[in-house]
Amino acid sequence: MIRKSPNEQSKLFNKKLVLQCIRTYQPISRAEIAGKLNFSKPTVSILVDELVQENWIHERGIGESSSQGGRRPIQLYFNEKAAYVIGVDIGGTKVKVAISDLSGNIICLRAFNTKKHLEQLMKMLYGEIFDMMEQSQIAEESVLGMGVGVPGIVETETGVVLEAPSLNWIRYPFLTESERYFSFPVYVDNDVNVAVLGEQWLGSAQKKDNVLFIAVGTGIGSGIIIHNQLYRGASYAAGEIGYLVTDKNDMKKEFKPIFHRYGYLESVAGGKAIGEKLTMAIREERNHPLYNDAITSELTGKQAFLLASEGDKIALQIVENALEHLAYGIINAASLLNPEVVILDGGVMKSADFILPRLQKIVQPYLPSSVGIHQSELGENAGVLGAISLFLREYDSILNAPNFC
Amino acid sequence: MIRKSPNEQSKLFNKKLVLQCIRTYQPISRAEIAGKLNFSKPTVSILVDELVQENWIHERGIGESSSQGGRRPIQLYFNEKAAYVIGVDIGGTKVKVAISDLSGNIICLRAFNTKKHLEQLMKMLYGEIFDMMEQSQIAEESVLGMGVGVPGIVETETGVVLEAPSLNWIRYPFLTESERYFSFPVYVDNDVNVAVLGEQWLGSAQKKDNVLFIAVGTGIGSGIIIHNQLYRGASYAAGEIGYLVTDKNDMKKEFKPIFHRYGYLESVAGGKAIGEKLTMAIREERNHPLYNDAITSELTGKQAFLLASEGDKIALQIVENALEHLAYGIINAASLLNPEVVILDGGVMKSADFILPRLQKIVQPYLPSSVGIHQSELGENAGVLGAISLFLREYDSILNAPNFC
DNA sequence: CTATTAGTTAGTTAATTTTATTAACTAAAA
DNA sequence: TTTTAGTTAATAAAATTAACTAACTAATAG
Repeated sequence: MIRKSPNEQSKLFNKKLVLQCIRTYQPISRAEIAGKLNFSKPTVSILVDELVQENWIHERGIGESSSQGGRRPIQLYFNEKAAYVIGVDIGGTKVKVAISDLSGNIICLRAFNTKKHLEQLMKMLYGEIFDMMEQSQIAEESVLGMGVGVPGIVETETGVVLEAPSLNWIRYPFLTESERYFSFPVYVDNDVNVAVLGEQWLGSAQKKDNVLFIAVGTGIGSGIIIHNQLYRGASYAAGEIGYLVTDKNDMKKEFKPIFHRYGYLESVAGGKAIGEKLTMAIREERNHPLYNDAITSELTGKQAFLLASEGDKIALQIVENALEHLAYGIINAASLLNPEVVILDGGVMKSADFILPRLQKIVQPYLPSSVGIHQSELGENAGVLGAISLFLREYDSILNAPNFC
Repeated sequence: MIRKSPNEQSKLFNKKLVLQCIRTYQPISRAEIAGKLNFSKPTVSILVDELVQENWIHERGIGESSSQGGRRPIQLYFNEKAAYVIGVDIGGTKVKVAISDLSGNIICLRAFNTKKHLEQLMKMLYGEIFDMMEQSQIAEESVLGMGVGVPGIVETETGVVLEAPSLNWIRYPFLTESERYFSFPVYVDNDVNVAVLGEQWLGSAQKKDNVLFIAVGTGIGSGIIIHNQLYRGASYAAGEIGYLVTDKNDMKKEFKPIFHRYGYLESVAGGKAIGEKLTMAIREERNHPLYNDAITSELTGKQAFLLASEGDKIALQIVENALEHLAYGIINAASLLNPEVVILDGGVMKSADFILPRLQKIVQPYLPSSVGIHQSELGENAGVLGAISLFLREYDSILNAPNFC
């Protein structure tokens, strides 16, 4: 007769705790784990032995005994090569794909053009990924799954992308589509949410339970971690910091709220808006060195910040106005959320040296001194690493994987 | 939470689940519980029998069998009179104390003047509570504990009130003091946090996991529930909606941020500010019916809204400006937090019929249609009920109580 | 300086306790 | 007779305690 254990999840739960403990405190001994988790020594021994059997951890070497003597401890290490995870960062211009080990070390990285393969995106993704796996000699069985960041609103429970303007997706059933190609589990979320998870895993927000991540790109978006959990909002609309109103009178004059998916703050401080304003301004200045560029095409937010930091007066004025709005946006958001850190990221942050001090000067008097404002640390690979982090989070524990040894 | 299978915690955990199940779905049978919780029938029977023994639940009557026959189920009911909880709402003018059963039915209610007993507040509280217990014939053993709401910043882990201007408390060790008088556990928190818990328990936010509660009184404060958990912030400063900046230019002209514990939004839309503005305005209008009152003393925010709803032009102008700021404050907060409901409360909400439609008109175009804006439902007893809810939450489960039967 | 011994810590083994399960029952209805 | 509610008895699994072995330090006697 098959009998269910008296609490199926219970042992697995404790095993996960032991693994988590080894992962964070490695190298660590069985005795130390027992102390930290308040488990008995035999329990730890059994769980550790199973974890070793399953190849999630390794015994390697022995530590020093304390000054008072005693048997020397056996060092346990997490086996970061026990399995691999795939991270995908779908952007408006390019799609980045990475395979990493369980510690976020990137094994293989590729990118392809979004627009060129938009019609066959999932197929292209499939091809690239299996090519990468072959190239890196990673077997399909050792791939736990995949995390994906998408520039739009994602219904995470169903994996449907409700809206992603830059990809022309409306109600695109990402998960259903991906299941036609991939046998491993896949998780999708908004790109900013993915980014803040990445920052908390490997970047500026490590060990922080309450994080506000602001991305200033074309528009302005934010990702919120509260109580160590991603907060997506009641209808996937939390963190719409681009919708903040920092000057209601100016807003009533200049802004039409009928625009869907475009808020006031982005209309005055978003990269696109800054670029447009700069373009317009320079078109009226025949002597400006960029006059011709401005006539032929639009200038970008990035260029505006670059010019400003070089001392260009027109750019400086536009940029400082935008920064002031952004600063009050941060003040508003931080007043409500009281995070431990505010992390800034996005295209315009290339000029962080110019931006951060100016923001800080305005923001500082209004916030508790404990709130730090920092730049994103992950840089280029933030997107894919965040996607990998999303997978690891949602998957809850690598221990859910079928044993593969 | 650590669950070790064959030790105390695991069984207790399951027992709590069963009790919770009965509490929410009563009347309910053993068989139904087994189905809902995916427990075996014997397990449920054992846990239920223990709960009956311990007097937390009752067997009462038998239900109907299904149309296909079968033995009729024994109905189980939660015993809301199994224990009692004390709620205390400390306000600037009066302290309200209530004893309620486990369902929030108030058994006994009293109030006393805050200022008069401020020096001996804890002693006074002690006297009143034990008098109430005697009067209601409630034994000390059946009192689980006490929840307290305080108008100030509270370090909830230690129970120290960091700052409560209206009580002249600075770093007042509430919990340490209370332990000198009360043998049962006590939990303290900020009054707005307490209020939102109350609303979620018995008011407008029942069954909502993400709630924004805004109290417009002298100042403006808010309480935030996210993922069904109170969010206090990294340094107990979350929800400072009174600090929002809704008009940065006006702010730079009119407002000095050096003021501690007083924000821009309260300075333009708080009850005190509205009262002051109205007073000033009427002092310049010799013919106004309230001219003499305004000369001799300050008018209040409540009065301003009353006058405005009666059509007084001066009041109307002041109040509508304030409401506009408040509306943009709500827009900002809701854009970031994307709550399921926004609940408004506080002194000025006496004129809710006047206020709500006006707010809604401004706010609606900017928020997802799913976000409802409602008035607080608990009214007079919101404070004490919230405090009781705080206790029941923090205490996690009434099952932690020592058995008393 | 070496050998012995006492004390300390790491980890294992064996017996036991607790919990929840399955299988098989009784009870009571259509 | 069939169906559902609830109980009883036997059993499996997880984690415990107690007692062990293993391996070390440090003190001390010779």
